[in-house]
Amino acid sequence: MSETGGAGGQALLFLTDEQIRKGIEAVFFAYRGFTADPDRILDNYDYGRAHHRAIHFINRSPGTTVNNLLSILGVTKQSLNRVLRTLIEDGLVESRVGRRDKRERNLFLTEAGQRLERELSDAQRARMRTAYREAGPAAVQGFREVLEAMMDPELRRHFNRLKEPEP
Amino acid sequence: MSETGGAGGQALLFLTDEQIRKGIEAVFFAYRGFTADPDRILDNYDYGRAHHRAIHFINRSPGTTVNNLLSILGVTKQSLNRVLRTLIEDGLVESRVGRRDKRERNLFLTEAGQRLERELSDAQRARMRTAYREAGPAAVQGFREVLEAMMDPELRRHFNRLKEPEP
DNA sequence: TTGGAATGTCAACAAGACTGACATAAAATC
DNA sequence: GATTTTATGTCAGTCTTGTTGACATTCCAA
Repeated sequence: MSETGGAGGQALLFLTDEQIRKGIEAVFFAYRGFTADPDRILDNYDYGRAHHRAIHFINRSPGTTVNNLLSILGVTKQSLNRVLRTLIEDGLVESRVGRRDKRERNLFLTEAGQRLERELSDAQRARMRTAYREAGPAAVQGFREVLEAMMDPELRRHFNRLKEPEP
Repeated sequence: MSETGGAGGQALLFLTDEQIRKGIEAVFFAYRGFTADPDRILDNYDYGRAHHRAIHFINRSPGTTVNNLLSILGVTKQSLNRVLRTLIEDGLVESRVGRRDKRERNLFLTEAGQRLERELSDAQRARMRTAYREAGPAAVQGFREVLEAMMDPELRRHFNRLKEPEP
């Protein structure tokens, strides 16, 4: 599987193992920056990244069910439930019993929830916007293409489903 | 800070809030793919991502000190120490007293440590290589530029210091 | 109508992060 | 030479966020 040494396969016509290793480190360091600003904000509210993720995707798909959120976030329902409980108790998320199927819960952000979502995503977007501006439009296009190719197929499905906001 | 609505500032000549939001989701989903393969391998050894990170950077800078590793990984020494202790006990990492400064510990991967590093990075590189091939060389270049722009300055320093392997 | 499947909740536990306090050895400084 | 600073390691306790197991409710189909 590894392609050390000189010749190498046709797979790596344009990138050596060493260059890919640097790419891996870049992802690691960049992800730290990616989460740094929201993390600082969340500290003030005694929330963590798990809360941020829930808030983000509820905002993105208002009325989504717990099950749908689970498959997007890739955690157990028990883990998500703990996070949702605190968000509901704190009045940031509203959980309504499903109309068609009463087993389901439809999740919405309250006014307060939307405010926190705003604060978090403003900070995160500011960093991304700066990075995008530094790198330029062509780089951003390539960035998005590589990211999409890195995803597991199932997560790419979720990603593409979120691509166009619901009507 | 947020740039909703029509006009917007000159900052977003080429990207709307909505497009940046999608970029944020792309990073989230891609990072899951990025860690998925090593995570599966680590399960077999009862290790976690923390062990992977330590192994990666010790391999990258053989003889590095605990302090240097701390500033790269951005965790507390107690947290790193727990990980290092198990790796040393299990014979994957060797800790030698510093020659010039005997307070320091120089860290190295043993044969076994190098084998696990190989296994982990082979899997992770395979995914990156596939993604790079799908996206193409131009996209990869853009990918790297955006990632670097996303980093905190201090981490970017670490990143660039790692760029060229030591002589 | 009854039993299985789907959905969500509660309880207990584990990994891995954190802080704080403290110990030791070596280097640096006065 | 004595004192302070630095590098590392350790113990104890807490927090977040993941896990599994048990259970309640609801729906649906045999």
